[in-house]
Amino acid sequence: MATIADVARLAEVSVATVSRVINDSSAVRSETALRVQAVIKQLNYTPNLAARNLRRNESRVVMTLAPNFTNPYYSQILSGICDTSRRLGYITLVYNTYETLTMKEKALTRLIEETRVDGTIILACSYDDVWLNKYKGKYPIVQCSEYVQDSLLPHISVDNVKASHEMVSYLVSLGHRRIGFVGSENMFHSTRQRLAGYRKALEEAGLPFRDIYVAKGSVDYSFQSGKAAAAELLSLEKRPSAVFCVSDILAQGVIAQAQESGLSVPGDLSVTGFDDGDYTTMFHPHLTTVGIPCYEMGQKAMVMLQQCMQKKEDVEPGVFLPHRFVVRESCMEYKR
Amino acid sequence: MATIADVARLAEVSVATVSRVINDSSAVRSETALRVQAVIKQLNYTPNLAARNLRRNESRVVMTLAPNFTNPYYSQILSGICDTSRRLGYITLVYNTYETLTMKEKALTRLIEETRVDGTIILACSYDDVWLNKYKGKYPIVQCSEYVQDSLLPHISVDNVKASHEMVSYLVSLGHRRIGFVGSENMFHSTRQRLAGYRKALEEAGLPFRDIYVAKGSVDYSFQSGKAAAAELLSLEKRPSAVFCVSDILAQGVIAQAQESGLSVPGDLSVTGFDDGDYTTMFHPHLTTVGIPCYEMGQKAMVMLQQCMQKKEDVEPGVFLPHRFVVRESCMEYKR
DNA sequence: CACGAAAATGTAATGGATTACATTGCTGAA
DNA sequence: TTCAGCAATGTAATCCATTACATTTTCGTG
Repeated sequence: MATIADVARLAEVSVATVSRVINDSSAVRSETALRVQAVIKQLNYTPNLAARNLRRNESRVVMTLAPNFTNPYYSQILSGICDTSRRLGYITLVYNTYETLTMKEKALTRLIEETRVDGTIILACSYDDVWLNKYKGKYPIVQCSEYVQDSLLPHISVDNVKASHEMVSYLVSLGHRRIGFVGSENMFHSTRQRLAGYRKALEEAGLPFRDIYVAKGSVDYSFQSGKAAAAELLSLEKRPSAVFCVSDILAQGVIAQAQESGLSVPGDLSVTGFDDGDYTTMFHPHLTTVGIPCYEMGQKAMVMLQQCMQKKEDVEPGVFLPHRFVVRESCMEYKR
Repeated sequence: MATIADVARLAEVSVATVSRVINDSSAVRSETALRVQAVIKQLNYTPNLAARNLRRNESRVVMTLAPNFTNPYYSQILSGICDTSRRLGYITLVYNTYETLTMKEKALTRLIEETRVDGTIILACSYDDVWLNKYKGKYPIVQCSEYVQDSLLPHISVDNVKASHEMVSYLVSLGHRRIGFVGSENMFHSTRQRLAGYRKALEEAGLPFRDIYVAKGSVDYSFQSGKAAAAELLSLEKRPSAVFCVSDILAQGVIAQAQESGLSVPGDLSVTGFDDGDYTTMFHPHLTTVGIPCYEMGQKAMVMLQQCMQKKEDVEPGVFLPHRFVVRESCMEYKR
């Protein structure tokens, strides 16, 4: 494997000149530069990254903390991050946090220091991980999809309040008066905001907000949790005629449970999801849902991280991408 | 950030001794070692990876080439790889090959040389990428899930012939005589082997192998491809009473198409899948399928790669993990 | 033609860990 | 007491690219 010294020798210049050609190429006579480039090609030379990183004091590695990246929601985001990081010349280390929703401060610190990564994208911090704010101005961190309360760090997401408000208002417009909420007993900002949007839509419609219609007893966004939540809501004396779920998979669970209870969706129960993953149109009823631009969020998060790493002053602190409102088959007008 | 020199100074030893403590720790008096370790902890010292890698002439980075890791099949494998690589002290660079099934020799070479990764795991080479064999003994490569024909390199997979033979024999045992095959017009070894297993099972049962029952017009493993294949098979004059699919998603597509054509599954058509992803039990009928230990394949692939990188002589060339035969609801006895 | 400024290029220090080789210190046998 | 032999530790070269600073070359102008 050729080194910069080999190139210098063969091109009859100094290593400094070769380095200049590789990098800025300022102050090198074009004739010389051409000669050096020819030798580089001839020897098939590639700079040794370890040496470069050592000298430049950077790693060109960024870390992404994702819980369970088997979940299509996260893998879409990851896809956007990985593609973009490669394009920008970074290696992405994907670290599985295993649904550990509440990040541990020490674990993160150790991880960052051990691997000496140049920056970190966090996909699933809990809204009360406010200690993350201490990294402001000290270490590049971007929060993607979730972010902590009163975040001082850059974050990218969608307007969850608006999206859920829109969806619940849609259910209201179909005549539904008893609308259930299926969420998750976790510390995600998004869930709380979706609950807020739900609440706001009810208020605007002059409908009462009732705790019994809110099912959030589950800890994850799983199919089973959706089923359990549905079982709870459907056993109520006055069961909801529509259910707003904070994820597609939860919605699928709700539908499955409803069907097992002999109810038809959307005939007897309208159900809405959130995310718009691939499988939403794989089974009937096709899910009415909120489309989240996961891949694009990942892309943008990586671009923002790069800006942070380059200490650009103009990093937008909070970016919100537009969601899509996707009406399909899982909702129907309320028939009394 | 503390360096080895800082530690040496504070512990009143030489850098060599500190290095020895960090690494082998042989030939260091336990008393000295303890003192050094105390200083390391005190300064919160972590070795600079760039410097270490430069000196050791390794990167401690491994690359994984995956097509579309949004696909749960691949993301499960990736999960196993990433977790294991971290445990073994490697960083995993995930490179999205975007369904580029036929790998390009030059692209891979460039990728390896550019990033100087210590080893590479390939998830989806095509069976005729035999040029990969030239890396034997020269560069650590492990093929996971797919592998090239007559591979000379380590690979890990399941016994696809056996698995599909088992599944098709099961359909035969249910009385089915016309069994369709839904595959994919790609260059994957696994697909070809599953076709071989299908064929073998038919032969054993004394049933004819007929081209018209083989639908593999699609290029990917998508839901839409499954639907298209089903449309083709179901329009036959003597349509199959059972369909064996080489992936769960294809099977879901077949079921969807059958239902749209007014057929009930499994009442009018038995359908089987392959992989056993999470969603197989999310909708009725729950899919009868072959369970593939994706996560475990990923784990094992990484372990094998490490052995290659350490130039262990005893790397098993081919490893086959056991599959699971999972009977659920999507098949039924043939009623004439 | 000579001079000075600017452009081009070279020299050598630097980053931090590893390790071959050198040195010191100690134990025990002669 | 002396010295071989080994354990413990130190010194300095090394990995390779970057870059501050030094030096040389080039070129326009007086």
